[in-house]
Amino acid sequence: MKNVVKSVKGTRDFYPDEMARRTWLVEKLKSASEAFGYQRYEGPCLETIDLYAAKSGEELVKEQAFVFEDRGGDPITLRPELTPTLARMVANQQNELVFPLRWWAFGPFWRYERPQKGRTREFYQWNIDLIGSDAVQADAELLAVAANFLKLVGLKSEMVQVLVNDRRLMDRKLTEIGINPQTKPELLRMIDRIDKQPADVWEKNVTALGLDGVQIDAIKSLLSNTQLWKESEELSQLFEYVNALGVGEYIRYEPKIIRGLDYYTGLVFEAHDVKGEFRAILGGGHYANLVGDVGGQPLPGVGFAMGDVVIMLVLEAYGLLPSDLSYPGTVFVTVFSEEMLVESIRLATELRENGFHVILAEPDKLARQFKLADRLGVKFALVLGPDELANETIVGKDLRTFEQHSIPRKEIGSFFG
RNA sequence: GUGCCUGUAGCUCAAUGGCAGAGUGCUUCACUGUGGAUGAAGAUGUUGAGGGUUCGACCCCCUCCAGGCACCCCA
Repeated sequence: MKNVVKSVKGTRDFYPDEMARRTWLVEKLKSASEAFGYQRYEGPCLETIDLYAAKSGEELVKEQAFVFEDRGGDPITLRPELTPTLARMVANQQNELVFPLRWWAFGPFWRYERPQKGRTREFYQWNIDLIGSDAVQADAELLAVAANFLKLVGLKSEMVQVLVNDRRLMDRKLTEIGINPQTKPELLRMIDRIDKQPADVWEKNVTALGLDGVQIDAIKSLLSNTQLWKESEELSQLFEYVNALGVGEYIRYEPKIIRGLDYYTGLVFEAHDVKGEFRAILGGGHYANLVGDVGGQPLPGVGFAMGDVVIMLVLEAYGLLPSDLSYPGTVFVTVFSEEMLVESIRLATELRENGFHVILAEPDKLARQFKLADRLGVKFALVLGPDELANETIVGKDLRTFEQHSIPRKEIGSFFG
């Protein structure tokens, strides 16, 4: 490798093939969003540090945000998440917007982390929120959007599952076990990590929080109780609704799902591949107060976020990424010889005027031109040589089937129709 | 931010202190109006970067860079 200037750590180049896959992904999540009436919005990538001030105690902003000074010396943050931006946008027009809002976005985000599989420093994220409703119905709708998206990209419920829990239920159960309120937040974080730590280490850590053996056993049985949801009226309703929404097979109760973010107050959920090979595909939940921190009237809502990295890894692992995205409808016009170049230019121009995407070759051996068309991934090629010129025909070839037809020049527009 | 692993041709990987290789891909030809195959020939490297040890370093040592695993965090 020569001394090519390096790219920034944790960033990715999207060559046309990868860009085509990202565009494909956006189309899928756009479809899933719009099927439920969600509207696209976007905020700035640059924000003041003040926007995140309310959450400045959290690691996400304090440790993981890119912060730098602009030329005037003011601190600027590359957005590490969209929720504060969304909160500001909603608060700004709180009296004019029609609630409940159904909004979605897709754009770049930055977090200063150590890159590894499924985690980069610059990534794209789909955010979708329903704001202004506390109904269980709203929670069920977001789960349905997520499940429908997974279905839309070809992921079956045997491959991926959306695991759900409710923080209110967990809070109630912890109270029953006799956990005092001060210990709960830290204990919930421990529960979130129970599968990541060796059993003895986990028990030691929980004991350090002041729990006795009886309480630890109670928590363990709590976390293995997949029927616990029956003790929650909200979750019982939720499962009824997601069944009616036709996505019941994708949604499963999992008492270990807690989520790290503090602002979730009810439903919490994560989508995972069933084999557990990858990080969470998407994650979200219900929050009681979206805009209070930025100066608006408190509003509840539910939403989730999905990064582009993990979902693409999962789709690749299951062979679900489309392979023929490079030139779906493009026609390749060969140039038989220098003498025929002008005729070929005319043909290409005529096709473009009829709405086709056309790549015009340069004069060369036909074999080389066909090889080029093949390697480009084009599906159709045209040959216009002296014989065709005399007959007023064009030879059209389907590069996938190797079928070739002579077409009257006048009917060329309908050949690919 | 912490610990560990890895880095050789476009890609996947050999070579373990002694002349940098294979497969695949690429280029050309067999084929002067046709890309999947076959055969033949050919090209491709600052062995991630810099320094050190050595007669001699892909190999051993140090620093840096990158990405992978586990933490942390989370999409």
